[in-house]
Amino acid sequence: MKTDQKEPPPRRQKRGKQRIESLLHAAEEVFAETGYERATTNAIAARASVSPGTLYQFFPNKAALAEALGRRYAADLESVHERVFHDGIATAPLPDLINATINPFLQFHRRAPAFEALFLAAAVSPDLARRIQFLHDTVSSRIVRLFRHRTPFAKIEDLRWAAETSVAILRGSLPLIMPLKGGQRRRAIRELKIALARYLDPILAPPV
Amino acid sequence: MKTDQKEPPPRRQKRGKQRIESLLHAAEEVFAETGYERATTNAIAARASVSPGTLYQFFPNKAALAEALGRRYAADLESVHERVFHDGIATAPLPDLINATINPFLQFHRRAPAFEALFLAAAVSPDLARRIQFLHDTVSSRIVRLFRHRTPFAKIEDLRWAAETSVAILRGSLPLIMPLKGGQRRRAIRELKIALARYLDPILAPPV
Amino acid sequence: MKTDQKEPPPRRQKRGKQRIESLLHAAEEVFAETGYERATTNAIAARASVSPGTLYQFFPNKAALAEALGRRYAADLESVHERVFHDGIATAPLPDLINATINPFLQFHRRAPAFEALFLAAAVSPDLARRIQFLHDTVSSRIVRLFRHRTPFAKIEDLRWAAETSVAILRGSLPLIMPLKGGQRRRAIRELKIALARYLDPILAPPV
Amino acid sequence: MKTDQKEPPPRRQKRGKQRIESLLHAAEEVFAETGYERATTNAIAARASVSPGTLYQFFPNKAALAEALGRRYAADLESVHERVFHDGIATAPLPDLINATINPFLQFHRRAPAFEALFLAAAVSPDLARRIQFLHDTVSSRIVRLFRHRTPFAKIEDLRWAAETSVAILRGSLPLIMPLKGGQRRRAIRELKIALARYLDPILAPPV
DNA sequence: TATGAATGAGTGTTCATTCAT
DNA sequence: TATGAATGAACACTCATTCAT
Repeated sequence: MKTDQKEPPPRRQKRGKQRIESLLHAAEEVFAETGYERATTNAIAARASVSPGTLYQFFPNKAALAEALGRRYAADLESVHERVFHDGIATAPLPDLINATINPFLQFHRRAPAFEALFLAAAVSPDLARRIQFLHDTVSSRIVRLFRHRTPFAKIEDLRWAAETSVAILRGSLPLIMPLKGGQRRRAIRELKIALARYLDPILAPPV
Repeated sequence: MKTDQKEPPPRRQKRGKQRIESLLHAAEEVFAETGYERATTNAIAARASVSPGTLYQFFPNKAALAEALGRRYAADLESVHERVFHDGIATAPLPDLINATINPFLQFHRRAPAFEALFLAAAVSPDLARRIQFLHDTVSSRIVRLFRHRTPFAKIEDLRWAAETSVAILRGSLPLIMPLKGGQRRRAIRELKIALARYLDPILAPPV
Repeated sequence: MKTDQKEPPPRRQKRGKQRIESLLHAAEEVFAETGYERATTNAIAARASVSPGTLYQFFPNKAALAEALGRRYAADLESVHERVFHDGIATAPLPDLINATINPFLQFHRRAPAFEALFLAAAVSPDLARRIQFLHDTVSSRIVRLFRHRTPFAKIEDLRWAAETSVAILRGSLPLIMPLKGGQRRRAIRELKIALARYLDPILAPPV
Repeated sequence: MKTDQKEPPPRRQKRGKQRIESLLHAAEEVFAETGYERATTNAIAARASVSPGTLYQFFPNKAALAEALGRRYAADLESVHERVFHDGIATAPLPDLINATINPFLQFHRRAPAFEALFLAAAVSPDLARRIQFLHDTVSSRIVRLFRHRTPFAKIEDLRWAAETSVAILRGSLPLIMPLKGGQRRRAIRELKIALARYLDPILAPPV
């Protein structure tokens, strides 16, 4: 029994998963290269070495590709922050905290090359906005929670502004950092971390 | 040939200027509302109460509208910085410097609602990239010059990184600040200025 | 004054009318030849010697072409019946009544070659159904009114059934008659009229 | 070559027959519901709980399904008429003849829900026309033969026109009758039979 | 010079049909 | 033989751009 009978044949399902994977990968590349609007579904299908019909067997339309990528990015971010948040990092010295937070974040953005493209498209087309907003809120509130571990008596509103501003600083640095390589990249990252450290130090420093 | 044409009669020229003005204004609105890609030239022409044909009499294509807007934004930014730069502000206390720099900048972004849309589109489609890069370089090098007045002995590379990072921080804060009003906006701006002040203080502080 | 100033320039409007006319004519031909579903909008545009874009300047989609044709057919039918109904024909001998009714009807169907195609498509896609139903109801109730002039004391339900059945007989005869020419066509029409005369005679005959 | 293949094993053949049966049944339903053009082969296969590939193992294309259904309908009609024709009905009073003819016909149309859809599609797309024409000719010539039994001295051409017209009347009445139920249906059928009786009476009545 | 109707290449999407498994 | 994922030509429709008026 269990040869290849009824229900969802595991072989097929696996093929489907692979197709979805390769389609999302192709979409990610094309979105990252040309932006959401300029990306064509046929180009995405071709990039995945697949016919347009196949693409539409797994995604009902172009927006669904973006949705799926966005959802995946959100989940990835979640897990990044989950990992970062635990491990007792909350009480580490601020530079360590920043390293432990920013590095996975930058790695994430390397893994998520279409994140900005989707984010920008969302800024324009309200379709993706909810998903992205949720994503942002998730990130932001995680940071607030992180901050509260360090300064449990700070006003939560102050921490929220600090979190939002930290995210803004990171977000603004991404277009600076991402295209760079090697030493230039390292330098840009160092500046980002310095800026965050100096900004957050008075806020998160233990009250003596 | 065709060089000996008379200069166009000044009346016409004026009408043309007005047309260009109203077209750019329309384009600015539409780009800001829908983003560069989703904006249609017909919508822009309609917003300017003009036929599509007329639009193409002044701009050879959609990209040219963005380019002209970008050029204008660059000039505006130039003049902002020119004003900021002179008034002897270079030697003022850092918070004053930041106020004197950031405030006109934020005012500029209020005046330039399509700036982000064009900037983002440029991040995605390489068409606008050159223009935007020029714009960015202009801003950046102005800031470097500003910094040099304060710390003439600092390594220019350090100042350049500080300028780039400062711009990044501002850029990242814009999407946070621009949609806000009243007290929230003021608070977000305050955080931005604090972040910049704390970041730049050690760099620009006179070396005792 | 009144050269080509504001408002709706009559020249343009006339061109628009002509385009709509030629597009509807093309659509009529293509629908009649291939049926609604198989007809392509590009084929209709080409038949009208026009680009697809032009078609869509006047009709928002394929269904709108069918709608417009259907509406036109309905209006034509209305006017046919209006003409038939007056003129005191109601009291003429039955064969004359049938001639006066059926002939304009058959002429209409010659003028409306896509009527059947649209009717069939409507039977399938519920989009056109309302329009067609209205059309049918209009025709049917006109006939009932016609009948009532002759037999004012008959039960209206009987007249309604007679009208429906007469329409059914005509409708069923159309696919027989329409492809025929010359003597064959005349013979087929004669049989239709005989059938109607014999069916209606006992119903509409004056009660002595 | 390839002629000396063994007859397919009877088991297989039986399975094939069942498949064909269920596919035709599914096609019939789907054609009747959505019309020929809008019906998709995937929908038909799904309705038959079979994969699209299996469908194409038994029918080379969509048209073949319609053709097979049409052939089946033709055969059914044949048998109906065969039954009707023999039982000595040819000499019965006209109303009985009509009952004996029309009733099985109406039952047939209940059994053949896709008949109209195929017929209509054929009226539009020439693909099915041959099949339908054959079908129609079969029916028509049966009726002519039936008529000849009653009036052997009538001109055959007259009988052919009477048969064609009778078929037209029935065909036109079907869209009226088929959607109705109960008393309304019975009334519509009564009107149809009255119309046919009155039309045919002078043609088929024994010449005194 | 201004108009806006016209163009037509290009996009997202469907579905009859094929073929590797 | 059955499967159903994959194909790709074809369709409805859009919009940057042109050009007759």
